[in-house]
Amino acid sequence: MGVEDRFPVGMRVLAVDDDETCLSVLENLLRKCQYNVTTTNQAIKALDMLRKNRNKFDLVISDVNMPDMDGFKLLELVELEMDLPVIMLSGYGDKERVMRGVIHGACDYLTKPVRIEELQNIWQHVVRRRIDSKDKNKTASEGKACSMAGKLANEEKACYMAGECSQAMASKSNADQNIKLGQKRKEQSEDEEEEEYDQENEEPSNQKKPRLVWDAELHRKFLAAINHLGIDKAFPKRILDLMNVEGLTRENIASHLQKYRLGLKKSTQQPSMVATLGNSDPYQQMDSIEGFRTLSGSGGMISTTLPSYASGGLFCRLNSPSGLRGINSSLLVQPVHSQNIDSRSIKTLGNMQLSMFSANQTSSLLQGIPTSIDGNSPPTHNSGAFGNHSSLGAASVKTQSFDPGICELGYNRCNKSWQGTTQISKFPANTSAVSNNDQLAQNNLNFSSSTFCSGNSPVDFSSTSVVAPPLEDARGKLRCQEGLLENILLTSCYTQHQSWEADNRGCNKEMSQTFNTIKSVSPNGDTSSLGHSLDQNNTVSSKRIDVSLVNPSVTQSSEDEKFYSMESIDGCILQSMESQEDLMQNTFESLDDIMSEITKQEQNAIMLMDGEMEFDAYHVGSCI
DNA sequence: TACTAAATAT
DNA sequence: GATATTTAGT
Repeated sequence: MGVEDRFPVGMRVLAVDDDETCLSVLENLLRKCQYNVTTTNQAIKALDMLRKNRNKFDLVISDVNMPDMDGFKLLELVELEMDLPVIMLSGYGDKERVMRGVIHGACDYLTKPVRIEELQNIWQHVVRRRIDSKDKNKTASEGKACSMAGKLANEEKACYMAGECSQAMASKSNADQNIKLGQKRKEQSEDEEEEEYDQENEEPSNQKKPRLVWDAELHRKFLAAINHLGIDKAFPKRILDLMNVEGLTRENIASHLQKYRLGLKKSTQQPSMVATLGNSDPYQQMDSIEGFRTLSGSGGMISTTLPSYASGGLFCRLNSPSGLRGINSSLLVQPVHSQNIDSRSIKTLGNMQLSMFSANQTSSLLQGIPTSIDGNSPPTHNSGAFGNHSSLGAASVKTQSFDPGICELGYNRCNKSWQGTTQISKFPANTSAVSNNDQLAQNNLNFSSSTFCSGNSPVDFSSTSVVAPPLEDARGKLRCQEGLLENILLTSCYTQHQSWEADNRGCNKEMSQTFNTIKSVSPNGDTSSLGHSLDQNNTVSSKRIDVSLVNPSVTQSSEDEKFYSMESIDGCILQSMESQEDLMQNTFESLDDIMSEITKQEQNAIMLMDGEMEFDAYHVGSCI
């Protein structure tokens, strides 16, 4: 595995502890272990060091209780950004804390005083991590390693939770493909067992192709290609050319295209369900989701179970980020305009009202999308139950972050990463900072979503089933419970892959009871350090937020852009519709019709767009 | 050769 | 059951 001969001698360890004494002791111990030790007494500094010196550290060992940043927070960020093994250190070793550490992704949890014996073996985490990451990129030909990683991952189940673990396991099974071949092939194998065996060993090319996982990024490219070519002219080969992804084959694309088309087909066939809210494309939804978590009860991707309803449509979107900067709403909408979607539709688009549907409401998802557009909706920000929030800034292009907070309660699990791209982060949004109509206005389109989260009006998640009922069907009992969301935090628990499936029911259960966990994002129980930093850096007036902390990945991808508008965040407000039902109904007479209309336009709109943005635009349409 | 639908596999 | 690969027909 490419480990130096002298490993772990010289292993680069970053030790973080606000207590100088402890830090010093720790440093000494680590040095005794012959590690290359770097120390800092501030978590923020540690993070900074890690960011600036990527690949300069092999492992992080951090105290839990630190004034500037909670150790768990640090852990989380490191996990997300660096994928480095992190060992938590604390004077308290109670089960709860340890569990919290583990859930946050700590690969180990040591209690003070730390013994050198414990430190002598911490290098194993580095090795393990390397194996795991290697495994991720693995192909079938590297089956042995996969298998190994699988085992390791298994051991670290608690640490990696579903995500990586399942990945590893999947790879493992890939390696095991000795498998049953189809009937014909089966017969053949029975007759020519040895021969086949030999062939496998001698001609790896005969082996089955490693299973390709269409992660968000890949799918995004796929969609971009389709958008570029136009759905009618999007053939595998051309898509392949456009995507320009190494290792990707035409067959892969053909297969994916097949699925994609099926999805579209379904959308068309079930306009009320799927088309209405958007396309059936899970990945797209994912993209749109980006930035916020979708509370999804369904195993794995929301899309899987609920193709179109998914998050995208139901949740407001956070504006996310990096790629979007400079891309204003109008850009996103323009394609739609050009399609002459009637005003009603546009209105719909304009308002991304997050509505919560009762679990029983399976028929009309959209009911209650209050709309107002283009200045028709005055910035009634904080005035009354319905604050006006700009939302829908845009569907962001890349999945940036999620807040594990929600799942965190009750030890729910969230996948740590989605194919390495999806991340979890926190987005405490201060309601007051939410409204951002002016900015949107500049874009000619006021994407405002009415929400009644503003001011002191708490959003009541209780009685109303919150998250897409359609989603919910069999599995997801996603109900938000009472909780005062003074700060509208967009929380969407981004679930992904089947890997999550196993746990997700339990998670759902938990979620149903803890939707109000927004506040509990922080391990400390306060609104989280992030929240504080938001408060400090994000003046309401500026409507900008320093996301360096909030969304590390953003910082990562575009370091120059520390700030970006938060307009979307605000927009993501979950709203209980039941209480507003009447209002909504009055607002729309036939939302379904509108949605159908939009859906029809959707396809056309796609063609008009170019690049990723368009893609997003597509999304916008679909999410309505 | 390339596309797609259907069959298989995981 | 969903998703990906492989096969087979065009």
